Amino acid sequence: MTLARGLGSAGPGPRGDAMSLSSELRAVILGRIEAMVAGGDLPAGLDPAAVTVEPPRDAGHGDMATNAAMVLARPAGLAPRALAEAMARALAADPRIAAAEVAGPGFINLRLRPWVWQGVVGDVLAGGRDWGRSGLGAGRRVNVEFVSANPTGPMHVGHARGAVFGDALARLLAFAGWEVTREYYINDGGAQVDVLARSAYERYREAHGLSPEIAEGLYPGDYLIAVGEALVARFGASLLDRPEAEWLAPVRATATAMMMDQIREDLGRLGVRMDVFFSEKSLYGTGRIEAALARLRDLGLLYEGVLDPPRGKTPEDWEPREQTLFRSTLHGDDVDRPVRKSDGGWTYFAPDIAYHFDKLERGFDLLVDVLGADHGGYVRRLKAVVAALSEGRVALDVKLVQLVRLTRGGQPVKMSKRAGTFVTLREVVDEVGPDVARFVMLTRKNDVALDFDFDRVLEQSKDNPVFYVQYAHARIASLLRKAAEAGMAVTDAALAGADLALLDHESELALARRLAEWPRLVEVAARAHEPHRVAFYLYDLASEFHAHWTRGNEDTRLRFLEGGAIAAAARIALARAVAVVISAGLAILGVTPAEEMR
RNA sequence: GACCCCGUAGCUCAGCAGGAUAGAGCAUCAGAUUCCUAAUCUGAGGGUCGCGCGUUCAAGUCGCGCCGGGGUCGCCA
Repeated sequence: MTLARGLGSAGPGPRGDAMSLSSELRAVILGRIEAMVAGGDLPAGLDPAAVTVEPPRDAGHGDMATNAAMVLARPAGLAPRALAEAMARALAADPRIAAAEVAGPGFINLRLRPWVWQGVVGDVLAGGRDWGRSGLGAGRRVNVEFVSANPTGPMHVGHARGAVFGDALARLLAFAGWEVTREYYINDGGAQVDVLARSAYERYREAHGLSPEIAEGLYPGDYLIAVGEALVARFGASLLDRPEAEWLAPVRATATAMMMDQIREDLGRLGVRMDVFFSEKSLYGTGRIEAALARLRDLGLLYEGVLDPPRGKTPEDWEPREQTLFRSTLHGDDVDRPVRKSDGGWTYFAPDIAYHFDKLERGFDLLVDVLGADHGGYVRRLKAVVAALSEGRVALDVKLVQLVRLTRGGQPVKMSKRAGTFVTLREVVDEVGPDVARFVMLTRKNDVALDFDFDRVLEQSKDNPVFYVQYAHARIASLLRKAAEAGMAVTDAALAGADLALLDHESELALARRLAEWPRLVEVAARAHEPHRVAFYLYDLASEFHAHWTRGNEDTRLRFLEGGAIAAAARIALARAVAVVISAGLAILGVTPAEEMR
């Protein structure tokens, strides 16, 4: 087969980069513009930044559309349609372009030759799961901080969503060329781990046969019984009847370590692995908070002052107080923020400043914090910290993750308050499995609430996007098994050698066009920090495939295994390409592709 | 009172650096199976994109102001 590698004419880059068709055509268009400038048909100095090339919403408008003439017409002092006509004539000379037509207010609609789409199939088979990797990140370093659940108990479903989102975002950014560090901030330095220690101490007493006194404010959860037993195993009776000052630190250390072990294990079951666990405690008594604040002071952003009371609803016990304040208002915050409590201790915000300072010192080019939506009020001040300490060089993107509403058969799942626990992450993963849990949690944008129905997510029907996408992949796997049984060579290398020009049916080309969207989708999703886009794309791709499959019922030409070995090889190559992209997409979501449905 | 998020078909939600006649699933109705998995597919009906101004050649998308829902609001993390 002498099919030109349409998209891959430049070949996959050293890191497997495959330029998206859109950006390749955009380059062609910019080239034409330059040529027109050189030829005096356009004035120099035009800014092409706003020129886009994208598949039109309406397929009837062609394969690709560009707004180039419309955005350049005014600065060039030309009529949009006239400019579009001239550009269309120039573009029609490109070998990939079958037709360039002007439409509407000045769009140029491009129709591409079939071999471009057929070439995509070959490119996918050559690139494998790396096809669609982007150089967008250009090797820059991004830190994605997520989960960061307090080590005071088991993780619940809300944490699961943050974990899945953060992990998928990390995978997406890596696929888009970023060097990614996944990080978990352990809140082990504040009062809440002291509460954990006191709660665990009661369980320790209980393990010695004494009756525990779970006072108001302590954690009542049964999960601390095991911690009590572990404390006995480790310290025997040596901590009994001793003052808190003696046992607090060792009990706290044991309890938090055990909680973190559990958290790590739960994350592991979800398929989430962290690169760094950063201890808040490590910031105290080490001069690191002081260093970060000193930096702020050097920048003139720290001062002693008195805040105005919150307007509207003034707390009863509010009284003016001089505090150490961070002038966050200079970096977009509404009010300046205190870093020291009236008792002289640090506010929660102080270690956060030090923590983000530490991230900056580690040289990241971009920071992402994934937080629960209830932390929305902290976004401004965190951004202010990063803007101030990096002096505007590093951006912080805060992704807020909304809550998960658990239901079963449409009825809300009751939380077990008596045991002091919510529905845990582990319970969810044990019941539905990591793949289902992950996929479902990525079928919504991060900032909208998610309904998670235990019955629905396990349903094997098209109502369930997890199943629907998996089924498409499994159908293709089944196809390849059958082809292999029939003696066909079904390795990607063998399939890439098929005569792809035989894929000339509109239904086949439509599938290939959908595949061609993948590299661009990766970039769009990565740029927006929105992994859910991948899930929606996979659904669309699966839908296209299922539709194509069913067309084979009426049109036998479309059946993958019929029509002779040569034609079958081309069609199986197409199917395999679909499977490759599905599995690449699922890999970003952290979901294992299914080889068969059961 | 201030700030953040949300408001798109009866329901649940997409809508990609603003782009052409706003999409999908569910639900409703009508169809497709001697044939690679019908666990699927095809078609129909269904919309003042919460409301109003503004910016733009072009606004669901950007800005401002309202309305409705949720969240947060100095010494808790």
